[in-house]
Amino acid sequence: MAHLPFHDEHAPLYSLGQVAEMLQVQQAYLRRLDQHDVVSPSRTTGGQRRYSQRDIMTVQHVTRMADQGMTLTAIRRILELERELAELRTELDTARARLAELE
DNA sequence: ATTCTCACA
DNA sequence: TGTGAGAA
Repeated sequence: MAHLPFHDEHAPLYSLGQVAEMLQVQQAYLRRLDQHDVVSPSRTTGGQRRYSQRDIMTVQHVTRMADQGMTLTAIRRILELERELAELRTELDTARARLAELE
């Protein structure tokens, strides 16, 4: 079931203005997230930001945390830890799968 | 018409 | 955090 190339969540599609519009946030805010390495979208050859659907989900997540009063540096750390947690969970799953084969 | 960076309040 | 100037 890989009808992929049409909605690839990592495809850099949306401009800064489009994302700001659909998320109802300021363009300057998105640029700051990039500055602080919280959400860093890819760039076109001309240097313009292009957000993927994934990037946009992350921005929403970040915005929820920021609304709760967290600083951008704190949020950057949290995202880092969340990625690490996700990675460890998949490793745990494969480890469990191997154990199951031994039974 | 849009987006970029940078500087300032 | 938001705004505006000036370049691209």
